[in-house]
Amino acid sequence: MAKHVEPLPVAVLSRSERKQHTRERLREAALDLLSRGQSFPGLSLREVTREAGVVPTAFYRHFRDLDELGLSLVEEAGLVLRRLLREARQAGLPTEDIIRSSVRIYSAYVRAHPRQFRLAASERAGGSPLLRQAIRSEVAHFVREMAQDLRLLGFRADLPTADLELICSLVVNTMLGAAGEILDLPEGQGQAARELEERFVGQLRLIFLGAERWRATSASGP
Amino acid sequence: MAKHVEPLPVAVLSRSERKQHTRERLREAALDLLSRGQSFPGLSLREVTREAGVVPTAFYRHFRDLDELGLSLVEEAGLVLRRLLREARQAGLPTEDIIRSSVRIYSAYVRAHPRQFRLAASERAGGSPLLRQAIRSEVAHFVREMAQDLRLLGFRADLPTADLELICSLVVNTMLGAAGEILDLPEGQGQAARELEERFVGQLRLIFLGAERWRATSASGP
DNA sequence: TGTACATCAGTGAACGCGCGTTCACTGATGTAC
DNA sequence: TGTACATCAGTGAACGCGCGTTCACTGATGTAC
Repeated sequence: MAKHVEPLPVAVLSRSERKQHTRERLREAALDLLSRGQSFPGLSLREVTREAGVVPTAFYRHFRDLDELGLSLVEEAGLVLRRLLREARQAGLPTEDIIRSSVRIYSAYVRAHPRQFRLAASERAGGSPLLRQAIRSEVAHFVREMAQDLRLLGFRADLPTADLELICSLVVNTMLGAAGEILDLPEGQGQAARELEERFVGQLRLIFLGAERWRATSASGP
Repeated sequence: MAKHVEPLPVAVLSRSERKQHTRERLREAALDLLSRGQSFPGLSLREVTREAGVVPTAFYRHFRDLDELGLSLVEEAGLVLRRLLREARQAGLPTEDIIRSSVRIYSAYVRAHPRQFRLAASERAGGSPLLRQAIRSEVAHFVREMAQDLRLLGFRADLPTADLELICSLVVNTMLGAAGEILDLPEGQGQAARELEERFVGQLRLIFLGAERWRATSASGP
C-alpha cells in the first residue's frame, strides 16, 4: 500500500523561514568548528560556509562579518547560562548537600550544551577583544542575576548587594573554569571526571564556607 | 672632539650568539603581537618574522613551526610565574594585611611582565589544544609549589597536601583571571583599577576565610 | 483564480592578497693546518 | 700568523593554496491586480 508522502519540509517553508534556517545553519557550523578545537580568531568565513553547506557569498545575506556572527553566538550562550539559573530556581533546593547536587546538575547541563559553554569558557579571556568584551558583559549580567537569587533565598540577608556579587563572581569564575576542564576531558575518562568533580565541589564548599563568615566591606560605617 | 665609537655589538658577537639573539627577537615579536590583542591561533609565521625584522624563511633556523615557538613562550611564562613565588618567599611576610599587600605586589608584577601574563591568562582556556595543555601543566606545577610554600609557612598544618592544593588552585585561578582583567584595562583608568583591586582583594579574603575553616576531605578516618 | 512583475536567498566566476614552505644562494664566521 | 676550506644564519625568488570580497546571475517565492 502506497503511503502518502509528506512534501519535503523545504517545500512548505516560506522564503523568510528558509532564510532563518540557513542563518541557523551558519551559527551551528561555527559552534561546531569551535567545539572541535578551533578558536574563534582562527575561524574563516569560507570554513564556516563550507561546514554549513552554502556558498561563501551566501554568508553576507545573514551577517556582515564573522564578528557579527560571533556576537550572536555569545548572546545565545548568555541565554543558555541564564536558563540554567531559571531551571535551578524552579527545581527548588534539595535538602541535603546542596553543593554536591548542584555540581551534578551543572555538569550535566554543561554536557548538554557543550558548544555554548566551550565558547564562554574559552573566548572569555582568549578570543578577539570584541568577543571577549561581549562575554564579560554576559558574565557580569549572570553574576548580578545569581546575586539576586541569593538575596531572594535569604542567603546572608545582612550583606549589601555588592558583597553578594563578589561572592557570585568567584563562584561563576570557578564554574566557567570547571566547564572548560569538563569539556576537555577525553570521553570515557570516568575516573578523571570524578576527580574533577570532587575538586569542583571542594572549591565551591570552600567559597561558601568563606561566604558564611564574610563581613561586609563597604557596609554602613565610616 | 671626536668620540671613540664602539664597534657595533653585532660585530663582537659570535655566530651562535647572534643566532640566539635572532631567536630571541622572534620570541619577542610573537609576545608583542599577542599583547596587541592577537590571539595565538591567529598569529601567522610571516607576521612574526616581519615583526622580528627577518625574512620568513629564517624562522626555520630556530623553530619547526609556530607551535614550537609557542611552547617555548609558555615555558618562559611558567618561569616568570615561579619567580613571583620565589620573590614573595624572600620578601618574607608583611605583618599587616597580608592579602592587600600581596595583591599590590602581584598587580605590579603583572604590569611588569604583561606579555607573559597575557599569554597565560588568555591561552589557558582559549588557544590551540597543544598550548592549552602546556599552560595547564605549568599552572598545575605552580599550584603544587604554592601549596608547598603554605606547608612550609605552617598554614593549616593539619591538612593533607591535596587540600592545600585545592585551596591554591582556587587562588591561582582567581589570580590569573584578575591578571587578564588588569591587562585589559585601558591606561589611566585609575578608578577602574582600584575597583578591580578591591574585588580581587575581597575574593582572596573570602577564599582564605574559607580555607581557615576548611575541614579535610580525604583525611585518614572513614 | 490567473497573470505579470518584483523581490531576494543562494550561486558561481573572478580578483588580488597573504599565507606556509621549497629551494638554491651568499657571504661572514669558524676551523684545520 | 696566514691560508684554504667548511659551516651555516639569513636571503630572495618562487610555488600553490585558501582567504575575503565584488559582481552579475538565476530561479523560486511573494505580491498586485
